[in-house]
Amino acid sequence: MFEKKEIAKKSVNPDRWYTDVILKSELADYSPVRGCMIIRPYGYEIWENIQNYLDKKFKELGVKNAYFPTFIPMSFLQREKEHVEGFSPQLAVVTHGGGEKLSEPLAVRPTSETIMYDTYARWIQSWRDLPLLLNLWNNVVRWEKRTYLFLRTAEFLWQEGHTAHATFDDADTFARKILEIYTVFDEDVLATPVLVGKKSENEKFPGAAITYSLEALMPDGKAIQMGTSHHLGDNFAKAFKIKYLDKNGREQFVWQTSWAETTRVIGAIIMAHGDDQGLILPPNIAPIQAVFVPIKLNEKVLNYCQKISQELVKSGIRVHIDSREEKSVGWKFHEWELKGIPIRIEIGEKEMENDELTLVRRDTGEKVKSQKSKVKSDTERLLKEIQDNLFERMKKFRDENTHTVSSYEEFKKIMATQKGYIYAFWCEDPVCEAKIKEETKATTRILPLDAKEEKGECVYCKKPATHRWYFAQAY
RNA sequence: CGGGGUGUAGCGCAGUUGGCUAGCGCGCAUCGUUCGGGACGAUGAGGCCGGCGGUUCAAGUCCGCCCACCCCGACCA
Repeated sequence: MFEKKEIAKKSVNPDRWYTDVILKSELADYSPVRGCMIIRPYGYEIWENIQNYLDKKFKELGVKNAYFPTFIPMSFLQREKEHVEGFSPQLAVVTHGGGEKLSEPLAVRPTSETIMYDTYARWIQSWRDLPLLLNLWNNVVRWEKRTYLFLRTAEFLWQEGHTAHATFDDADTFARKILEIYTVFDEDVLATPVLVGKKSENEKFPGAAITYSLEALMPDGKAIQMGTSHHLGDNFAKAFKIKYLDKNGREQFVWQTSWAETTRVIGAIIMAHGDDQGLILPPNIAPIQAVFVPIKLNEKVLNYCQKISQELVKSGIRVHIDSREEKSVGWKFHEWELKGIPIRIEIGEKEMENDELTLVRRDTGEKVKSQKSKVKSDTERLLKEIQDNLFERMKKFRDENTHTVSSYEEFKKIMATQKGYIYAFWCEDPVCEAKIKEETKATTRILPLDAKEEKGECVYCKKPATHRWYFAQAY
């Protein structure tokens, strides 16, 4: 592999690298509107792969897709107190339509709880109407002060699931099933290991009873929230009067969940796996898994490429043949490296003489000789190896950068230097959490789902604490 | 919203104490030669110098105001 002149070195300037690599690999572009981004076809294909995977999993749980309006009457957002407090600073509001001032301003949805639950109140009458399991694939707008491609933009794409259940436990079980889907998706598809657990009171979704979250540690030592699944309790049910008659004819409020994963995860995989040469896309999400670069562009070589690629396509591998005449071979190598294609297949006259091909791994740069007769199994094996390697190296990094600490001195020192996760006792008093954030930038990320009760003292105030929490600086 | 920076061709930039027809590299187009790690030559297209207003014989250049974007903080998926 050779140096890329047009992108900053990840090792030297990771922020600059991140922006460069997104623009140069044509995942996305800046837009004329401040804080909003254009997702280009190459980036959108990744999103489509994410959609295809998750949509199938949601449907297996009985979830149906629907669509609700972009515009939400302001009064709806005000019905749940914590919810409006959480979102009002970030709202984009439409005040005029058709040249006239609207009688009630309309918020551009920051999330759809309120407009959906107003409708749920009409749709849900009987225990027989439960559970109600809907998902939306849409866009939302949050007027962020400071934006960053994919990771934090004023408008972003996501899926938002919204369910209503008869009991607290049913809702909790469902929220955790979604959490399981997200965990498998993040780890097996995006090759990004996650910590899974509950959020603190402060970090909870506005209006939720419990927020479950998945957190991934990035190479710069900061954590990204990869997805959330909220148990909303009966907070919204009471605010929106979502009631049903149970089997005994008694009126009950429903119990609800909402859950989301966004285009932000694309930012996470860029940052997690890429290197100085550009993107490295996990094979399971890459729009192109193997790219053919014919060394000589004559008919014989192209036919050979065609024949082999057809065989790979038959077994479900996403391939592309780069037959452009105007670009040199070296130029193509650089471009496909920048774009993070997992495997490059080189075919020239040398290979053709012996019915061979050369497979080149993007993650290690290793060249692997293969035979025409074994290309399918070799490609499949390499794709799996690359997928596993990406996951393993992120996991190793995560483990090496998880620090179990008992003193606040140690805590501060780590946050001031290499960052990463800090695993420490916390008394669960929001005051300590706020102080720690102020002094170190670290916030609580999660309490692990399987956390055991222990005897300890809060890393900050020394008061008795029963659980260790994960802390990190958040994106 | 606070701090810093930048606006000149699609992109990256140069343009001196104001002075002639606004330049360079990359990219783009056409033709030819190349092609196992970012090829080369020839020709060519492409500009309201972010906007408005001043100063001046003369403004990309000086002054004022505005706008936009980027980077760093507080807020957030």
